[in-house]
Amino acid sequence: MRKSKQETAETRQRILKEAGIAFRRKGIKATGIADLMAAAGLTHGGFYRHFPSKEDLVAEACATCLMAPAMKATQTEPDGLKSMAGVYLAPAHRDTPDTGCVFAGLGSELARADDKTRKAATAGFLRMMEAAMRGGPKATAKAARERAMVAIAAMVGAVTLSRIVTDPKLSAAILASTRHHIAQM
Amino acid sequence: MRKSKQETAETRQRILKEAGIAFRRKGIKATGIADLMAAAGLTHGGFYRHFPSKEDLVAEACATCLMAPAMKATQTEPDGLKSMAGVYLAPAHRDTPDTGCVFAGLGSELARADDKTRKAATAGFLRMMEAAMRGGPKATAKAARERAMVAIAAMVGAVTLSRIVTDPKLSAAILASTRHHIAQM
DNA sequence: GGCGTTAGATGATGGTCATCATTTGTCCAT
DNA sequence: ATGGACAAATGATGACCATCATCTAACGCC
Repeated sequence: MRKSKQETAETRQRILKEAGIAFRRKGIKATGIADLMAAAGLTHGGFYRHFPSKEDLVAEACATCLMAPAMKATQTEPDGLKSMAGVYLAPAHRDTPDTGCVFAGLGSELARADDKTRKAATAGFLRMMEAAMRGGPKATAKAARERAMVAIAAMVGAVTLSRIVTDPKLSAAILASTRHHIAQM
Repeated sequence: MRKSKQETAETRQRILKEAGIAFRRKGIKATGIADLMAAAGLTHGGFYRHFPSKEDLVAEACATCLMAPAMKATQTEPDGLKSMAGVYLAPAHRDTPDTGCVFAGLGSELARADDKTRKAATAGFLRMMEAAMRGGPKATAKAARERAMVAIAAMVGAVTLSRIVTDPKLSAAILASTRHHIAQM
């Protein structure tokens, strides 16, 4: 039953990866330990060899899964924020919560999470801010910070709302309006 | 044990009210039927005389609890959106999720809810849009709609993020920046 | 090559959950 | 006033949950 050191490390990463997917797909509370161990190809028993508790896994998964594809897009184009918005506010992001941004996918659950998780999420938010602030129009540091902060809030809210709303046209309009508005900021 | 028609109706309203509070405070999944029946001064057994299932209660509670105090503020001042933003983006709203906006308090859980609930939430969103569009700067109908849509998305995202973040200064800055930005829209 | 360590499996624990069956006692139409 | 309707209480149901105890067999150091 025992695995080599390398395999153990790989298993840990696999649990982490599947946790990120499952949490974002079904919610943190709705995802059981057995569920995601099965997704990682294991049974529930081995979980506590890798993580002291579910809460710890949540915190670590949040710290790991924050670097969404939207972050990478900011490294190539001149204005970090605009290129981020292009990816973040796309229907493709709305329709794939399980690989998308944790703030849009787990926002209201994170607000109730324990301190460790919220600290990890805060660090992720600051990293997201930095990525959004790369390049962009000339402005004071304070103005650039505020621009990034407001735009990220708008993006998170827009994707969340676009997932709630049942009218497809309205859902698309929320994303498009927010994208156009950020382009003018 | 039986109650009069009027008392029965009052009981139903009480369950609905306590459900709205409990869901926003602890989350939908984390709130049990027994919890909120106790909050309404009853035991769990009587629940199914009033609602066919928990899901139906969620949908109805969403339809009822959407009219936040922020909606009322829009009826007195000239620009509906700006007065809404003043109330919505206040620290007081961030710190009282159980009476606050459902989109900020339950956003990511609503995105996974059944169709009936999401339809109710959509209707609430449209009502919120209408309230935000009262008054405001001269513009085409389309521009006014987009202004309201983007601002609401920003408000929902800002309050959600301000509740997640552990740094109090950062939390306040998210709210303040978003408020200032909407004031200039 | 042998043995202590340990990853992972099995199964149990005590808890919670939504939902339903049954009972109780009051309301309300007759 | 009387009997059926019915709101609410009690308690059971079966399903799930996080966590732990125990077992097992493979790893990796001596």
